[in-house]
Amino acid sequence: MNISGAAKAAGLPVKTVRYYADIGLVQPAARTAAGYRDYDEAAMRKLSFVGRARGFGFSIAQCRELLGLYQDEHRSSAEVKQIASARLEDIRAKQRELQVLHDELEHLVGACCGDERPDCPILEYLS
Amino acid sequence: MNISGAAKAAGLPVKTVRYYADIGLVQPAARTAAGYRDYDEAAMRKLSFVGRARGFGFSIAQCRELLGLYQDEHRSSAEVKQIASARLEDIRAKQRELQVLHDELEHLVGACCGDERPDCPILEYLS
DNA sequence: GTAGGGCTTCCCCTAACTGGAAGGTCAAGC
DNA sequence: GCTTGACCTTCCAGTTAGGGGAAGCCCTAC
Repeated sequence: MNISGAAKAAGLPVKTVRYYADIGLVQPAARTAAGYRDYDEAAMRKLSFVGRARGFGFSIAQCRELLGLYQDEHRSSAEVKQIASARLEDIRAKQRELQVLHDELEHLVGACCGDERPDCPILEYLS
Repeated sequence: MNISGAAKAAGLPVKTVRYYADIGLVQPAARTAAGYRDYDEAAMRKLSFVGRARGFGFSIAQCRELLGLYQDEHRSSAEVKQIASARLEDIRAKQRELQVLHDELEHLVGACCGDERPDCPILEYLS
């Protein structure tokens, strides 16, 4: 399978697949005589795996770890769970942060008339 | 006031203040004979303003707009409100996205034993 | 006069791609 | 056999919002 086929199957842009190959995250199985990247089934499974992991917001480094564990028959689920838990805690931290911002900003936006006059509690708060 | 004084007063790193000057967001009032940036009261108010706006997650471009409105006596509060509402909607969109990820990932993490065995629903889901 | 700190510019680095240019390749149609 | 258009390759530059650090000038205190 050439790169566009692999990209389509994984639901990723071609540029991204090429990038993953460049950084050694998911290498094509081979190159054709013309130098085209050639993806086999295993490589395409890895691509899809990484695509889904990225969808969860795992960093490239975490994806690399997860992919390593995915291919390691002697892995322990504890290792996987630890990475996923770290990501979960990141998400929760971000949620708390956004909640604070949301509440403050919602309050300010609600207090601003939004008419043609210059007076604005949002600007007052920022100044 | 030199750059470190201005930075301290605004609660920003010196590098950030220099960066804001470089991109023309907040210029120092003058340069000393030796070429040092010199911040007056107005420039420092702008620095603090931008610092707070950035704290709300407004982009540099939005900060530029807000700063323009802040200094425009003929502004309408509607313009400010529109920018703030856009940011608020961004926050809400991010919150919705994170909520979905959180719930899915929490479910998967909860389902993973996290022991020394290789079986793992997280990896299964990703594959 | 010199030591230490602060200031300057300049360049490279980050994450994870994205866009584009220049050039080689492949398959279809004539 | 040739052309055309789509596809592939590498390489370079840009994105956000700065951070790190080097080389060199400046200012103040002792």
